Amino acid sequence: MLAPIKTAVIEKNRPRNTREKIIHAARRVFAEKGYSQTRIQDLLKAAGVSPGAFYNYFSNKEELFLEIVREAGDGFRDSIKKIRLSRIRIGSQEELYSVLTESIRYFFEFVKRNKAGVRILFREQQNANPRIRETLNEIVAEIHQDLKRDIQRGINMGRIAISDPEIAAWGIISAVSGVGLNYLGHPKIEQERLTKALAELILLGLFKR
Amino acid sequence: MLAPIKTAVIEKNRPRNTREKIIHAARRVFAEKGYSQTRIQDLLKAAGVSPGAFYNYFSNKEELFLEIVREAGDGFRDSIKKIRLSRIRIGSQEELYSVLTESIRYFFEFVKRNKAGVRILFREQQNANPRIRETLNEIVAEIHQDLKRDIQRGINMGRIAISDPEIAAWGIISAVSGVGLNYLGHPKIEQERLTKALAELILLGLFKR
Amino acid sequence: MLAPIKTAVIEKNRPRNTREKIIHAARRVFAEKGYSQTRIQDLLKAAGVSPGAFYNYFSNKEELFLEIVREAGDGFRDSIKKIRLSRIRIGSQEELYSVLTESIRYFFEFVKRNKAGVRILFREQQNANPRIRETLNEIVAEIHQDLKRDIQRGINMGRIAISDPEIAAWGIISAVSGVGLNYLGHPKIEQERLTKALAELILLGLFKR
Amino acid sequence: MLAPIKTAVIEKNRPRNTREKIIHAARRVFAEKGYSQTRIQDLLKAAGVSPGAFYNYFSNKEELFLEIVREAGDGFRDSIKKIRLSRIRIGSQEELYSVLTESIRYFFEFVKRNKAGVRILFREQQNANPRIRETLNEIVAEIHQDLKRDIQRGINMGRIAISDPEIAAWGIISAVSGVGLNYLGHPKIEQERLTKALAELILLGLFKR
DNA sequence: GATGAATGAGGGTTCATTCAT
DNA sequence: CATGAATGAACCCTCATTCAT
Repeated sequence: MLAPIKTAVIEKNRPRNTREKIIHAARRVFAEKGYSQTRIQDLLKAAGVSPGAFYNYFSNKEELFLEIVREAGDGFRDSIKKIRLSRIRIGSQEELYSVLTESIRYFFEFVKRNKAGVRILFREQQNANPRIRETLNEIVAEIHQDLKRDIQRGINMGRIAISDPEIAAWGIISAVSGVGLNYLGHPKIEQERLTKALAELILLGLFKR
Repeated sequence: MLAPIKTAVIEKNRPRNTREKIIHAARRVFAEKGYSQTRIQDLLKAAGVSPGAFYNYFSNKEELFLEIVREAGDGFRDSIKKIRLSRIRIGSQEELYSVLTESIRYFFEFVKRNKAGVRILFREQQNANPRIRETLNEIVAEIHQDLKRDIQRGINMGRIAISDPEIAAWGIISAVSGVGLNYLGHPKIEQERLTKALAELILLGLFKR
Repeated sequence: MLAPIKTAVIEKNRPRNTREKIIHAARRVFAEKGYSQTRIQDLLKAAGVSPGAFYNYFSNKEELFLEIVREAGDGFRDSIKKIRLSRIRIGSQEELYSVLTESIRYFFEFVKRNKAGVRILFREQQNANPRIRETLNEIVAEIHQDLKRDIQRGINMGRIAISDPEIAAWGIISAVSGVGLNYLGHPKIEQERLTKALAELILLGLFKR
Repeated sequence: MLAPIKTAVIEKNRPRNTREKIIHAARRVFAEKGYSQTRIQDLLKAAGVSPGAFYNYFSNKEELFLEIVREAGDGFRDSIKKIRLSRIRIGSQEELYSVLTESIRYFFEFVKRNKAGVRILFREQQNANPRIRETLNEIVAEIHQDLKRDIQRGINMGRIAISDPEIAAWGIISAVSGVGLNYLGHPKIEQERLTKALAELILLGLFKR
């Protein structure tokens, strides 16, 4: 297995100033309750901040949310990109396997640290607010494009045999994010188990060979 | 390929009475806007019904929502069950393939007809309201259990080679619902294409054999 | 002296429905406190109405205010117009005097009944809200134009000797509205006294002849 | 025409210290927006001063406003008084005319330089804040008394023929302030024209003699 | 049963004022 | 003295729910 790579992490440090306190708390609360169920009051309480202070930094709930979403999206893509860039030359089937496993592992690592952001990214796409929906869709679409291109490359190199990269990429993203959001944090299920199980499913499928 | 099976359909007929008018409209509106973004007023308008009439049938928004959710969940499970019951004896690899394809196909059929319900089922799990969350989780957990058992059975029969049915089942559900919600209704992408692509991914994985 | 003329009266009857209750109360409160000092809460309390009821009829404070302003302006102009139309042919100096006296008298009558509206009309022109300012200015400008034309006509007929109708008209309007707003309702000063004194000042000036 | 008289001017010099900076800016902003539409923040910005600094000099918005109002009132009365004192002996009709013209001229001069203060003085009388209203009313009442006394004196000297000095004085003040606030600053209308037109109206009235 | 005007708790936001630096 | 981030009471407005008709 190749050497681990540091994933981008969104603000893992303790928040220093009011702005960071708000963002930090908001990430958690938005992830827990969803955008529209979250009252500004909840954010204020979670951040230990007064209404006035809040409005010094954000003109409203939407703006704060979009900021968090963009950060999460950027962090996410950065993580994935780093992995891709370093492992992009795949010589053998074993290496492909290792790269995918590594990617999933890193993704889960990212999810674990930024569960809030990921949850927002993949669960709020139904949001009625058009600006929010657009932003989320753009971000997820970029991630999808990245994966689709990688699959295409694998096909060109004779390592991947899938016939519809567009759909497959979406299926993989759905599976990985779905499993990540559902099981990470689960007390009895280890991250490594998730990684292995998903890599197996995605690479080999259900069929016995 | 085996003969098609009628999927359960949630109230496809035109609503007859006030109660049905409300449920019918609510399904659509909830699916569009999500639970908390939907104002009762929106439902009333969509259903062409007065507030007073609404409260003759439902004691509040939550109750209506849960009713819709349960219906959708039941319809969903019924569909899946019918498929399983009829195809449960799998003699060969080809039959396994055909059953999965058929299942996905039916699932998509179901999604197409009840997109609202499915969207509610898989997108509102983050909902802050505990009763709603519980109900949704129960329903989805049942679906997950069903699929997990089927995979287990396939393993016992020597047809499936997956090592972690729990996670795999969740991955498959995430992939299928994610693709369904994202692509169904998409003008340029045909349902059959989705079905084939997902069946391929789930059964064979990415790896070239 | 000519026969009296009915002046237009804005809603002198008791308010029948919620909408009228709000307008009725708002006229009073706005006149007392001015636009921006009036909190919606004040209006609600004065009208004995809940916030929800208010917003059934007006989308916000501004809309209600503009409605009241327009009504007051229209009523005002109507009053003045009726007087002018009926007395427009002036044969002698005495008749001019009687017409002016009559006009002022009717104006005061109008002010007495619609003090709120008149106060709004002449005191809120400084309002920072551009829509409100525009509307008020338009209304007052119309009134000014009417008076200016009348003076011009008097000059043409050889009865009036003023050299600058534009400024004079504005001076007269200011004097009459100023006196009206300041003294009407004053316990010790009778309306007729105001009328006489102003007619004297405006027609004859201070100078002894 | 008699020699011109220096009118009292409220702080025409550039503000030197923080306190003056605030007052200077506040005069302008209050005049533009009115008392209650003016946010302290507006004043701070206009004065280029921090909230803390503001509260070093004024305990709240009201106090600052009253200070400005009193200054404006004093300056105003001083101006008028000087005129009266120097021209108080009126020998002939021509002199009366010249004195009134001169007074109006000086008044307009004063308004031009202290439009803010005058506007505040005559437009904020509706203010809901009782202390403010009282103060304003007192100041304007003094001005009114002064003028009333002058008219009385003219009557006693056989130069003025008005029968109700109380009302007439108020009418004149309303006319002059109304015209001043409306036309001063108007690009196309010259101050001298206003002065002449108003003097004519007030002294001679509309009637042709 | 159906209507829709009315209710009012509670949400988002503003802004006069404070206070640590 | 000056700064400006922070406070929080109080505002405007929404919307789930009620109830007289």
